[in-house]
Amino acid sequence: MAKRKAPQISARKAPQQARSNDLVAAVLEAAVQVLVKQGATRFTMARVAEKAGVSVGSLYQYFPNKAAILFRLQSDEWRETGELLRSILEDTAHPPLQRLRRTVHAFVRSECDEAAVRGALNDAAPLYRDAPEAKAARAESAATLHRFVTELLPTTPHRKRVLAEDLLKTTISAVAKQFSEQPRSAAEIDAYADALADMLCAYVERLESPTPC
Amino acid sequence: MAKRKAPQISARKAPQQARSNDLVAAVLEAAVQVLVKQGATRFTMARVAEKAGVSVGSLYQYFPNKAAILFRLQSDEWRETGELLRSILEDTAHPPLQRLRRTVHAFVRSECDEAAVRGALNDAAPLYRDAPEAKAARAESAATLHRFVTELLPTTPHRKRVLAEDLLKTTISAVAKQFSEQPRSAAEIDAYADALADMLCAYVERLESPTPC
DNA sequence: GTAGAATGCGATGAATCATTCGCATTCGCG
DNA sequence: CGCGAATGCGAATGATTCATCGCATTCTAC
Repeated sequence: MAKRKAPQISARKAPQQARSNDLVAAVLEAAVQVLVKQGATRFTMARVAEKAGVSVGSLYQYFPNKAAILFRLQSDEWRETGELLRSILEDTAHPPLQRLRRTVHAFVRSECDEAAVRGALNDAAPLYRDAPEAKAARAESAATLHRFVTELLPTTPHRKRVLAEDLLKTTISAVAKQFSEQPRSAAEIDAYADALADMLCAYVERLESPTPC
Repeated sequence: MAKRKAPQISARKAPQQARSNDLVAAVLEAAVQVLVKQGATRFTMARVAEKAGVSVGSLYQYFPNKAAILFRLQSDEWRETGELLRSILEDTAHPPLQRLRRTVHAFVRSECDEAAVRGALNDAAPLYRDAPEAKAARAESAATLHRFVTELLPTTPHRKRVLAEDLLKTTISAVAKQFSEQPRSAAEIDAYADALADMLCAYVERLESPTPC
C-alpha cells in the first residue's frame, strides 16, 4: 500500500549506564505526551526531544529513526494486552464461552483506556506497520487465539472453523478499535462489550448447534 | 485526535468551460493512480499534477488544498456505496434478514473492489476526516441504517435496539474494512461475507426471540 | 475581429522535518 | 586521580512539500 522499504526499527543499542536508561524512559514518556497532545502528524523528533528534556542527537543514540519510537510504543501496548488476553483465554477454570465474554470485556476496556494513544498510533501506523518486527508481533497473538478457537468449536467442521477464527479475531479487534475512537463512559463500555459478546456468543453457539435461518 | 483547524475542503469553484471539466476529471483520475501506486505518504500535489498532465497552479484553481482532493475521492466513494446499500436496505420486497445478508455481501464486495484506493485513503484520513463536510456525509448513511433497524427489531426494547444499531453499523464497516486490507479472491470474499452475515443474523434473531446463554 | 473573462502555467517563497556529525561532558574503573 | 569509553548535545544539512503569484494562453460573447 505504500512503503517500499521497511528499514531498521529495532532499538539501536541497549542502554548501559543508569542515565541512558533514564533517557530512554523519558523519551518514551515524552513520546506518548506528544502523540496525545499534538497528534500523529505533529509527532516530530524535535518535539519529542524538547518534551523529554534531551537533545535530538540523543534520540538517535537509542532509536534509529522516528518509526522506531512509534513502533516501540505500539509494541509495548501489544505485549501488555497480549499477556492480559492470554491469561483470560487460557484459564481453563471457566467454560470457553465465558472466557470469550471476559476477553471481549477486557479487550474493549483496554482499547478505551488508552484511546488517545492508540488513536494517534493508528494514524501513524503507515510508518511502522510494514516492518517485519510488527508482523511477528501480530503472529504471536494469532497463535493464542487459534488454540482457543480449537477448544471453543470442537465439533465445527475444519473449513468453517478456520473462517470463524478469522472472523472472531477481526471482529473483536476492528470493532473495539472503532468503538474506542470516541470517548466513552464506563457504563457505555460495559454495555457495548456485553452487546459485542452477545453477538459473538450467538454466532459461536449456532455454529456448534446449527439452527436453520 | 489531531488537526486543530479543519480548513476549507469543498471545491473552490465550479468549472465553467469544457476544458476545465476535463482538467478536474484528469486530476481526480490522476489522484487515484498516485494514491494507489505511490501510497498516501507520497501523495503530493506535484505528483498528481504531473500524472494529470497539468500544472500545480491549475490544481489550486479547483481544489483549495490537498485535503480537498482526498476528500473528494472519499466523498465520491461514500456516495456510490451509500446509494447501493440504500437500494438494498429499502427494498421491501424481501424480508429484513435477507436484506441484511445482501447488504453485507454488497458492502464487503464493494470494499474489496477498491481495496487499494480505500486503503490509501484510509492512511490519508487524518487529513480530511475532521472536516465538517465529512461528518455530514457520515450522518446521512447512519439515518438510512436507523430506519432499517427499526424495522428489523420491532419487538426489541428501545434501549437494546439503540445499542444493536450501533453494533451492527460498527461491525459491518470495521470488519469489512479490515478484511479488505489484504487482497482477496472472489471465493474468499463470498465465504467471508456469508460468515459475517451468519454472525449478524444469529445476533439479530436472538435479540428478537431471546434464548438463555 | 476583438475585448475581457476564464483558464493554465511553473518558478518560487516559506516552512517543516529527519538525520548527521563533530565536539563537549560525564561516567566507571584501575 | 586520570584515562578511555559512553553518553549527550544541537547547529547544520539536505530533502520535501504546500501554496501563491504574475504572466501567458485560450475561450466566449458581442
